[in-house]
Amino acid sequence: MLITLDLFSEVPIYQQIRDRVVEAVADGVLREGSQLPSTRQLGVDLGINFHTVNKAYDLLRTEGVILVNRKSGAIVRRDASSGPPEPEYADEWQSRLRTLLAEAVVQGLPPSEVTARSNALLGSFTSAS
Amino acid sequence: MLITLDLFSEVPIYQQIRDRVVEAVADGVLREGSQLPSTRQLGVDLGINFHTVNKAYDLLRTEGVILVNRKSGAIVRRDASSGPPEPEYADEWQSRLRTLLAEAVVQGLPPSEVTARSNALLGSFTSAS
DNA sequence: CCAGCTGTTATAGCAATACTATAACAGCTA
DNA sequence: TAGCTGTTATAGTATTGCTATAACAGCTGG
Repeated sequence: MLITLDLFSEVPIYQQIRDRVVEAVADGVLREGSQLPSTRQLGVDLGINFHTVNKAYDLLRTEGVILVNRKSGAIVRRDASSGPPEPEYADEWQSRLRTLLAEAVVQGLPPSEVTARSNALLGSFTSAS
Repeated sequence: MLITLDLFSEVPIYQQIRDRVVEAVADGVLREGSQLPSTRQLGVDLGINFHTVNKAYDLLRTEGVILVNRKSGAIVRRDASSGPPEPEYADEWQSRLRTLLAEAVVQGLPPSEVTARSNALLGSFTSAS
């Protein structure tokens, strides 16, 4: 798990951390039970305040991706194999996908290429498990 | 073109307007040359300040989706048929797709269903043209 | 037991963002 | 001329993102 930040991005730092962790779990680099660095440690590593890391972890906990104890620290809770999501989640997620796909199509990306890229990404997930 | 806002959403209003317009173009509801309402008119219709609409239009113009003249107002410039995007755009877009797909997989949405939903959405675009 | 780590909470400050509001100017059009 | 349009400026408010400092509680290794 190596996280690289883009401090010039418009995407908030805590969101970038959250995104990288989610991707790492999808990739299988992080699995159920995997230990994440402490907020203070990761803050030092990334050169940012530990409160910002805390916010990212808080977001991940809210999403059910990780579990945070005073005892065990932050560990991965959710996996691709953890069971199906709430139906309401799928709907909300799909509306975000719809916006993203619409953008690509409007920008002229051929639907066939959209499908190809999507399949390539999906294939790269959890194939390392 | 009917735009509905969610004033309680965490997504900024101007972003919601931008998203709905992009989706409308992808759907074929708005085509190349289609006229968009004036910023003041849409502001009244949506019950918001016209500067917020202006910001959304500005974003759409920056993205190359619409064209804004003092003379003709805002009209759709870009279509699914307007030609291929910059290669750099495709890469940046793919990284956003990657994050979104990773999230779905982590939340337990089966990859097969992800593909199905993606194909359904793509199929709904521009099929009305 | 003590030192050092951890998570958690509180408080504060600063810069930037989102939205609203009012105003004014310029150009097109009926 | 009147009324629409886009454009620009300025300003105020609330919220967000990030940083900073501090303090407390619980776990753990010496």
